[in-house]
Amino acid sequence: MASLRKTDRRTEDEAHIEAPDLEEFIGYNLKRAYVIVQADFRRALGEDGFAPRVFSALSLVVQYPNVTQSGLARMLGIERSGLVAIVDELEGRGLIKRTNVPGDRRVQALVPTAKGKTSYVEARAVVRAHEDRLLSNLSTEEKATLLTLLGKIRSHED
Amino acid sequence: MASLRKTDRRTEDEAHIEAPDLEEFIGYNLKRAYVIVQADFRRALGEDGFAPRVFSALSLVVQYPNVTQSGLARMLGIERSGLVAIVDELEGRGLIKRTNVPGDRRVQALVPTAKGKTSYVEARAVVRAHEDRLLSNLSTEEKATLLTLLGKIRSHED
DNA sequence: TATTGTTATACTCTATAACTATA
DNA sequence: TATAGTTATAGAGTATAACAATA
Repeated sequence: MASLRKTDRRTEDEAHIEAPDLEEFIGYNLKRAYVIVQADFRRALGEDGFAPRVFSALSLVVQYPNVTQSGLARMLGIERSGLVAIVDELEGRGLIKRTNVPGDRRVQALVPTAKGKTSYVEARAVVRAHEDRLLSNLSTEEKATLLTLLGKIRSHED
Repeated sequence: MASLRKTDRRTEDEAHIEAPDLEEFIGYNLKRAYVIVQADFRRALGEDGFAPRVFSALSLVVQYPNVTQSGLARMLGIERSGLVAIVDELEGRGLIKRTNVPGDRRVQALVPTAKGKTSYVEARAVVRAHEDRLLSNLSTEEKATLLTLLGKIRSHED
């Protein structure tokens, strides 16, 4: 990806533009930053590693065992129809199980397997290493500030 | 979108989890924040309004007239094949024109039309209003800090 | 040989709508 | 009537590979 700051032969006559309008927009900067982080995430997790959303789903199943699919979809902010493929993948890999809930036969509670728990802990270490490396030009305080500010945007969730 | 902090009937026994692992990850928070901002962007621009990437492309053509498609793709961080549909849309709406460049007949320089320039200025006002409204719980200083921190992540571009 | 714009194609992510089995 | 999980389907957005025209 090329920086907007680079000079293009045909735009030299526009060199007086200090910073393009786009750079002032939070949304544009969020998108560009997210593209970098998720690409590095995929690189770090490898060819057969978890996609970001699969990692997120596994994380929540491990930490909220017996969560329902609808509940998980709500937590992730996606439709429950979109969760089926994710749960299929995790179950196919033997990392979680769909289990029946006594008292409500509509529900499939999701529980991590032993393998799922260890896989998650391993993957979490890889993800932490990826973020530590990629964001090494941010101080601990800056990272905390970034989380706080993103949290303010996320306060609009629901 | 439901907050992770909300209690689910089946996860009440996990209430001792202070904050899910996911919340510590910059990537996850970036994604969630971006989803909110881009959804509000689309709502603000309306049914027939610009999609974010189309707005971005128009912005750059207005500010860098005579930019080539390859140059624009580089600036936006996407493949030049992906730019064709965007330029088609903008040209179809009469907002930009593909023009021949004397001296290199491979190149299509992109220039905004008069309508394109005024449409851009109008859209930019709508986008600014959308961000001002959506991010009104962030101070001017916090917004500047956020841009700075996102810029540090974006320093990995290229 | 390399580059520009283009097409064809495929893949990921996500949403909507409708179905079924339960409640 | 409403809800949980599922399926079918479609639409963005993006990437890769190949091609013709031109450099």
